[in-house]
Amino acid sequence: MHDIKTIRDNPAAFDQGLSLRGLPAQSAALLKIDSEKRDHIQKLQDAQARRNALSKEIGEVMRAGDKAKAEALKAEVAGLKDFIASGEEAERLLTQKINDALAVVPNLPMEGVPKGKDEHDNKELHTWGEKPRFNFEPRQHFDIGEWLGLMDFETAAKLSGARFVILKGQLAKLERALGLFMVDLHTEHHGYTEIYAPYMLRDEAMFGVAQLPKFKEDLFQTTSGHWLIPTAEASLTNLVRERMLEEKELPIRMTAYTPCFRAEAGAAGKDTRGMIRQHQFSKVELVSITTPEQAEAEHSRMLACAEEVLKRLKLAFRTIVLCTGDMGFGSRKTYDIEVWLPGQSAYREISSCSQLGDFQARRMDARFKPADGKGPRYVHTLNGSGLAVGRTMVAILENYQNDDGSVTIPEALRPYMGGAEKITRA
RNA sequence: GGAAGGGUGGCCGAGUGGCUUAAGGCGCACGCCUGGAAAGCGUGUUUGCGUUAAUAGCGUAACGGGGGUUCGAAUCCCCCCCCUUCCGCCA
Repeated sequence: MHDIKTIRDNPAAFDQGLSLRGLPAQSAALLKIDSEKRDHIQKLQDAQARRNALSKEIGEVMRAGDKAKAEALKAEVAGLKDFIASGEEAERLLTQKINDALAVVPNLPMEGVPKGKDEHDNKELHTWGEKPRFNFEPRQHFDIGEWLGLMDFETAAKLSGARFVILKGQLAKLERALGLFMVDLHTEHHGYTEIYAPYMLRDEAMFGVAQLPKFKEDLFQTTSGHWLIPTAEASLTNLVRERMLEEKELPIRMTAYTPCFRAEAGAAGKDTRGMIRQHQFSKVELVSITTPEQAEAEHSRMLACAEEVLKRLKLAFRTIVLCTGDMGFGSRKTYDIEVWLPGQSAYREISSCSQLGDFQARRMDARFKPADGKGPRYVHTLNGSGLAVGRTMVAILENYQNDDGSVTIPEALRPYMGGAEKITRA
């Protein structure tokens, strides 16, 4: 959420930022409500000041026993009452109006983010690893998994419909092994603290991380009114909501291995086969809470932590920085890591690491006391996948497939797979 | 699901209609004291909004949220949200 004062101070910069995202200028409309509100507040406060003064006087006069004078003063205050009552109501409405308008405005891109319209304008930062070569036509993950007899979309459809999967035996174990491997890496080597947190959140928390009100249709809601998390970012980031942190506590680094639930409302027809796009999938998430000064360095660090997972699994990838037009709603700068999928002969997103500035912190009211003793400041929040477990499994199946249909287990995972070296047909 | 008790500055906690300008304590900051520290003593220490060059000053609001009573509400009344405890059910 934006600070209306920042917009007031520099409306041109605000509109410029929106245009980089391909959106029309909005400062004029917002500032119109803002100035209406401020004019209104001025009048209201004058009336309140007068009422307060008169009321105080009434108290004194009554103590002195001058009833007649007290009655005269009461009559005077009565004239202000209606104005104040309706004025308070109007102020509330105007505040709500401007907040509602601000709540659906996306974050603005950081300086230096490549300008562009859509994913074609994203910029590659670097690549890592060798794409594997095959002396046969590499198959896609769903063909491999189904042939192994360990991946079942048909039965999943009977239970739950499209975009669900059932994994069995070695593949079910691989899913769990990947989660453990990633969490262990981030906690033992990257300084993140493992967290277990709710998968169901209430409205306020979803608003805090900017999933609401705009992306309601991408979420699942329970009969209790809770929202199923589309990412552990939602739970982890909210751990600091409504808190006043000490500067020395920052940065806070958290990780969690959780299921994620997404309605995929806008993705009809996209990636309909296989495990790439599911209503339910697992992910190991990284979240950092920092000071504004720490955020940029933390972002690079987080990216490196996510990349390390792929390096240890020896999976080729490339890293790109998203252009202004392709970034998510709350992001000021986003790196995507795309893993090489031989079966598709394409790079596919496996992680997205974003810094959101104070965008979520404002919505959550998450602040810290600076060490220099000055007034509270909003924290900065960052999040990244480290990594999407389902898609990592896809990458392993496709990159480590053998001509006999089996799949070699990456060495780094073998300790988590009971020492097994291969996944073979059931 | 049933019953009861609660929600007050960073934290704990007092406060049933006007000297509450939210007591007191903790924590924190600075000073005194000390060889240095602790203890002790003293001073200071909420946030939002408006105005402003200003984190100065002034004004205003805020005691979970909203509405009501009143000249005046943390305090009285109504509705809602949330938390805790006990009982029931239960992995």
